Amino acid sequence: MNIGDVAQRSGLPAKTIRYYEEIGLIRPQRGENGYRRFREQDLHKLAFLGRARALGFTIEDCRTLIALYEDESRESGQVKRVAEEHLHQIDDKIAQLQSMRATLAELVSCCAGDDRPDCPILEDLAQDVPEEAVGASEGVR
Amino acid sequence: MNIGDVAQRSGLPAKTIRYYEEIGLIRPQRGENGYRRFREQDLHKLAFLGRARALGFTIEDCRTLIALYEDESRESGQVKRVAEEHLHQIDDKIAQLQSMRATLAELVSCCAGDDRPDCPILEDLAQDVPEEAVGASEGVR
DNA sequence: TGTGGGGCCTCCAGTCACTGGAAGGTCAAG
DNA sequence: CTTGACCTTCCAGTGACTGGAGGCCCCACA
Repeated sequence: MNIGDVAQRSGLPAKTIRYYEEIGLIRPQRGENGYRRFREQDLHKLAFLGRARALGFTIEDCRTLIALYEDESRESGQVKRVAEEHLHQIDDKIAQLQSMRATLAELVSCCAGDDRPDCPILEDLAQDVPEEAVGASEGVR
Repeated sequence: MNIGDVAQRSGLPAKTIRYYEEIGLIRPQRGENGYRRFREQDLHKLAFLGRARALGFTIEDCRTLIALYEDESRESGQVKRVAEEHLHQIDDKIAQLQSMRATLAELVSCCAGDDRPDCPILEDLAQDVPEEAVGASEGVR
């Protein structure tokens, strides 16, 4: 199979597949013409990667997961630990977004949204910083 | 005020403040020694930026919001539109993360997490792609 | 046998919003 | 006069791609 075929069948863009080779996630063979030649097992791995990425695992997680997948003597506890760690990060992210969402929704609901200049959204953003809050805004990304 | 003072009082790292100058969000004056000299209005603007960024607005949104803030003849509808657009993007993001979370939590709960190699998480990731689903995985980032 | 078009190759640059670090100038206290 | 904190610029790296230029390769059709 050429890259176009695996792109089609895995759902990943050809560019992404080349990138995965570049960072050592896959090692397709090469034909005499220099074209990448993919076997079924390469496709399988790409599909694995596509699903792991769709679940939000980082590339480094994917590397770990594939290594575990190929390791017959793995312990499922290792896999579970990676997944749980990721789950916690997702939970943190959701919590952070929900907090933003709450504030933002409140502001939006207070804004008339008409042709007058008065706007509670801008007023909120322009508040003075309370003096004692200095240096207290860590951990926001 | 020097950059260290505004960093302290705005809660933004000095590096970030220099970056904001570089991309034209702020224009502090300069002293004879080459140091940036910040006035209260610069600090105010940085605090505005810090809060807008904490709500997840992009830098480009911030540019727009500051321009609107400084425009006496703005219409609050313009501000509201920017905020609503952003709110929708947050909602999309939350929905996407919750969907990932659901799948992942299910997989984690199915995994024994012991010293045996059998692992439903890996099994799920390694599933074959159904033939008819080819090309149907758009919109996942 | 030539030609056209699509697929493939590599390499480079850009994304977003910073962040880290090196090399060096400035300032105030002791 | 030295020390150390603070400031400066410039360059490179982050994550995970994505876009584009410039150029080969291959196959079908005339």
